[in-house]
Amino acid sequence: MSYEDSFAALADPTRRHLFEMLAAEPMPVGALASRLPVSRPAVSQHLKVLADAGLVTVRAEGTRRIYAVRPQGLAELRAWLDRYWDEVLAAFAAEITKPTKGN
Amino acid sequence: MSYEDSFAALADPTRRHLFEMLAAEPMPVGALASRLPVSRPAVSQHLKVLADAGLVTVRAEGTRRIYAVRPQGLAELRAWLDRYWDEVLAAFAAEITKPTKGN
DNA sequence: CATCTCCGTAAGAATTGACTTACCGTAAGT
DNA sequence: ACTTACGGTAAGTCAATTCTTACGGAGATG
Repeated sequence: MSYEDSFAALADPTRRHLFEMLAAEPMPVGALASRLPVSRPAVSQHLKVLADAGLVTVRAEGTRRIYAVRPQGLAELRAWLDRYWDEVLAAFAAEITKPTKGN
Repeated sequence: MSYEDSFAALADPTRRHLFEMLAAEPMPVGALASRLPVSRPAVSQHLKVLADAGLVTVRAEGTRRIYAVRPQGLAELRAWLDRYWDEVLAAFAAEITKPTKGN
């Protein structure tokens, strides 16, 4: 439930794919699994990781579990990125301005 | 050298720490290693991953290797995030507008 | 040239991660 | 109540990560 977990969660290609599918449209587990080359239990496990990271949410609908993206999860990632974006630019600017350390 | 590798690279806490240190100021390997609870070779290996992901660059200075952040690396991450940011918000909006799928 | 510092690479051990099959519970339909 | 559809959890396997120690090479210093 923090940006750290979000990085780890989205590091896996299958989980990124899941997230991207859910970003297009909320879906139950079966629909997600049918579009991926892995078993349904594997999808369940990946969804758990995404949910623990706060990137997706679940909603029960009959026997189905509809997963959907959670904007706040991405927002945390954005926050981290913005936090370091300025620093990175500044560090880079300083680097090209004085190429040798001692100058 | 793509956003996929960037996610994988920043998924590791030690590598994130390295990146954050370099965002504050370019540094040689030894300086980085002395501030982390892992051996210097481990730091070298992590830096290789970050470099392969395009998140940092190296510059030789005598026997030292000065590592520095590479803005373009972060930019790729930003691009992915922005790409899905709108989708996520739209999917979320649709989700709260019509709570049951068939509506 | 001898030596010291700095750092990348190799090799191997230990941990973590992703996947599979098997199984169980819950909801809906007949 | 029986059966079928849906999906989470458990256990085990195999590959990928992460770390360590040992080593080697390239640059600075006497």
